[in-house]
Amino acid sequence: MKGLKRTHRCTELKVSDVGREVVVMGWVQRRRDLGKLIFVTLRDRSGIIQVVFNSETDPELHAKASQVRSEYVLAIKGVLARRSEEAINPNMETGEIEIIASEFRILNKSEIPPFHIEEITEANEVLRLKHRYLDLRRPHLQRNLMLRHRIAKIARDYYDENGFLEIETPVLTKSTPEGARDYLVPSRIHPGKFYALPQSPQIFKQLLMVAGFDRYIQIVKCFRDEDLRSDRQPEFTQIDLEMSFVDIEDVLAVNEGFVSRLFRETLGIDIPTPFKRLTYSEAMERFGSDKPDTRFGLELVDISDIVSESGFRVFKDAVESGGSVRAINAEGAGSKFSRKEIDALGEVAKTYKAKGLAWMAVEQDGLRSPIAKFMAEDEIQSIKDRLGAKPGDLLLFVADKDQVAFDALGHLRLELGERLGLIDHSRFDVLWITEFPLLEYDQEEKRWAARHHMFTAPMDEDIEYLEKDPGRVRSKAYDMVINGYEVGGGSIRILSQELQARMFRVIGLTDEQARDRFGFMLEAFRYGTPPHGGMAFGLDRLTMLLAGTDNIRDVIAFPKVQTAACLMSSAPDTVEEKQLEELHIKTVSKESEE
RNA sequence: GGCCCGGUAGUUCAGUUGGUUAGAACGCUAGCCUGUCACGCUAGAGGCCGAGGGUUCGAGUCCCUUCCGGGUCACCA
Repeated sequence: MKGLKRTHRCTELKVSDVGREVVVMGWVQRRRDLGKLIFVTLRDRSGIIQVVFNSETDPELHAKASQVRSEYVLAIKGVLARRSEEAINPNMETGEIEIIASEFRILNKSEIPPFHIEEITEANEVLRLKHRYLDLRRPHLQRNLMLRHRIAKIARDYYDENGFLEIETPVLTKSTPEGARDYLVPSRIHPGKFYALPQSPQIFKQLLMVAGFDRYIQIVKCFRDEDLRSDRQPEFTQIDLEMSFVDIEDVLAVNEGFVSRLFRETLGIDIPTPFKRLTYSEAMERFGSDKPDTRFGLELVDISDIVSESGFRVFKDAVESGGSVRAINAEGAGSKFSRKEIDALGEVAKTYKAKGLAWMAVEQDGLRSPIAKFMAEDEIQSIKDRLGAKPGDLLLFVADKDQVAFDALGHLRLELGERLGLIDHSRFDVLWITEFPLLEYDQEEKRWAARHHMFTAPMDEDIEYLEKDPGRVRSKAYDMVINGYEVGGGSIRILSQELQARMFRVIGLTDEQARDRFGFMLEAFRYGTPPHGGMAFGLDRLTMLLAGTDNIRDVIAFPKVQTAACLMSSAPDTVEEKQLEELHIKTVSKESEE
């Protein structure tokens, strides 16, 4: 640093430090050259402060300062001064003070950056991702990553105080069936064999319970080779934990403690415990989603019984074939939305497999609706009564299989909540979803599959239906949902080997396959396994919510784009032929594959 | 794999029914400027219109293909 030692970060300097000689180091945010007077705003991770160079008091220094450009790295020594009354900048944290430079060094120069480093940037995200190290200089991202650090720190502290031990699990591990697509790593020593990167440390953390560690936590990278979304990256971080000698209530309680502390210590928001709870079926019935945003109403209403004999065949047929007719009252939207806008809502519904969207706009004297002419007067009245319809309201209907009706109306509800401005974005609604179905039917594979994972315990009272009626079995699984995002989930695990074997059979896993894939786990469970369960939080999503952003890339230092590529490093990329040989791998070009 | 949106100076964008030499703002360079803080004023440099092909006398503009990016559905226990 050419003889200078930093004394403060930029915004650590306060009015009370006026008169002191200080040294700050950082990047040039802006240079304002007024001729004989130059102002430089210097930026470090804490923020910015103004430095003054005056040609009258020090012509040589002033001349040197005129050479300075944006993003140059400077060390500045000077006396902290109070600005005169007129010169105070109320929009700046350090707006009442400035440094009168007496000495400075250009520690490093900078080329002209491809985009300007500022709080709100207009630069295209591709460009910013290519130069992520520059984008990360922006206060917005600096704050997010500092927040992420705080969250991780609070997690470690909190769980440590509650008797959890941080234990690392392998990254090079074994591929297991079900779940997401694995990232595979070829073995050099074992030709033709592969490690898998963990989708989560599930099996290992359960084995740590067998080993007697009692309470485990790890902040750990997980990998899933599936397509990306604005809240999904192929490598992401979990706050992963597991506990022995517990039932659902114990797990929920300890994690409520964590989350409420998190909100208190990061945002100063009090989230009262215990958290609200909804069962899966209630969440679906009322919100059409297993991760409902409960910050606003527009709840779904079942009108199947009213329309089971309807003259409108679409409704009648849906009910007759075992589905349902469900509706939302978009209050006030009838007078706000044009025909075109209502049709656009229909397109939204179709995205989620609904065949169409029926609607009624309630008016002062009657209805505007393409379906009303098929329906009886009292039928319409019953529907209006049940939905509490008033003039100006828009009633939207989906008639289909339950799952489709839930899905379409659930998403429509979110769309409407946003469009009608019903969502209070300053609010945080935290809740648990419980009693998930244990299994779901996989249409492609034509078999039942574990909804959470295959070590999740069924609810005791439903075990008897495991073979008879798999879809009916509820599980001891739970998700934590905040503002419509699934931020975490977990379950109590199967303890009995006999039950585990039944579970494998139901999902179509032969004894041999089970032994081959997790023989080591099944063997371990024979040597005295404590009852246990746990959960995992998505650290990225938690950070996203607390940071108030809706894109996961804003809280990851070096994220990947939708094609799972890193625009900065150009990963993934080809490798040397020699590397492939060592790994016993031949690549096949796309053309010869077809 | 499907659907939708986008790609024009360094950046953000405009560019008419296809018509001469593709514009603006910011940034950049130079000069002037002692209280700026998105400083101001003056002048200047800066373009393979993502790539390839086609239609046309003529393409940034129309057509086809392709590449790159974003969103979304399938997918993600």
